[in-house]
Amino acid sequence: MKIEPELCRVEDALGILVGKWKPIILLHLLKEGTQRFSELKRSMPGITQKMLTKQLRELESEDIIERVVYPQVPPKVEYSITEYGRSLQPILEMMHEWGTKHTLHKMEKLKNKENTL
Amino acid sequence: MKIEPELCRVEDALGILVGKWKPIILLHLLKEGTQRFSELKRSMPGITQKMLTKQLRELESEDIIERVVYPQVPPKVEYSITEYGRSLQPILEMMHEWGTKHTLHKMEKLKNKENTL
DNA sequence: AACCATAGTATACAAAAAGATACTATAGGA
DNA sequence: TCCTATAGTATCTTTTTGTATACTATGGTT
Repeated sequence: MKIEPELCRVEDALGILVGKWKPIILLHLLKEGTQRFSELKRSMPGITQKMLTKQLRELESEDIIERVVYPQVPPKVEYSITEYGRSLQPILEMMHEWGTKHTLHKMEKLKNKENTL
Repeated sequence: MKIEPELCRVEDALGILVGKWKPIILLHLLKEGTQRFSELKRSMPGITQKMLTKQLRELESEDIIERVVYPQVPPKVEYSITEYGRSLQPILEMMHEWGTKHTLHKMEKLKNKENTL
């Protein structure tokens, strides 16, 4: 084990991923490449305009995504992952994999409980 | 890219790590092995009793840590990482590594800003 | 009898995150 | 002239997290 709890930087990565929609936004951009605001919104049923804007701004301010505004009417704004942002991909993949196993683990536990009743 | 945003399980892993003290608690238990409540508390200046209890209970309910009570007075309660919980270690390490780089990245950015002023 | 240590609970409060809803600007089309 | 589409803001309310502080039980020590 190499991480000294006192010098822990896990929170830095965590801080970027946390937010009810950030992983989903990143996965969409990683999968589809560049996306407009409205495309992202459509692919995330349930998110409000305000939420989407906020999460995107936060990711942008950390250089994880890039925002390009086209001076048109009606407005057109495109979002994409930066090179730097792409370095988060392995972490997302690991967490997804772990999460999948965890879901199974929980189901096992439930089944065991049922059997002892 | 393998993760389908619709089937994303990143949140499951995220949900377990999120909480102002969880990564730190896990790092302590990974580093030191079994620890009593008071030892953990002492190694995390600033955490309140209530918070520590809460975070520990949450980790316990997900099978990440184990809680053993010794029927003594004054009370003695020991916490340790479960085999299962140990599977989070690579994720923590990756996030720590990424976080360290991110801290540098941010410093670079700041330096660049200063130079353009 | 008063006090200590440990591992908590209980209660109240403050701050941060998220949600609901309404509003804005403006070129082009019916 | 009114409506549509897009990418937002502005406000207000609710929910979730976190902080502060006080309280509890009890065997042993002074």
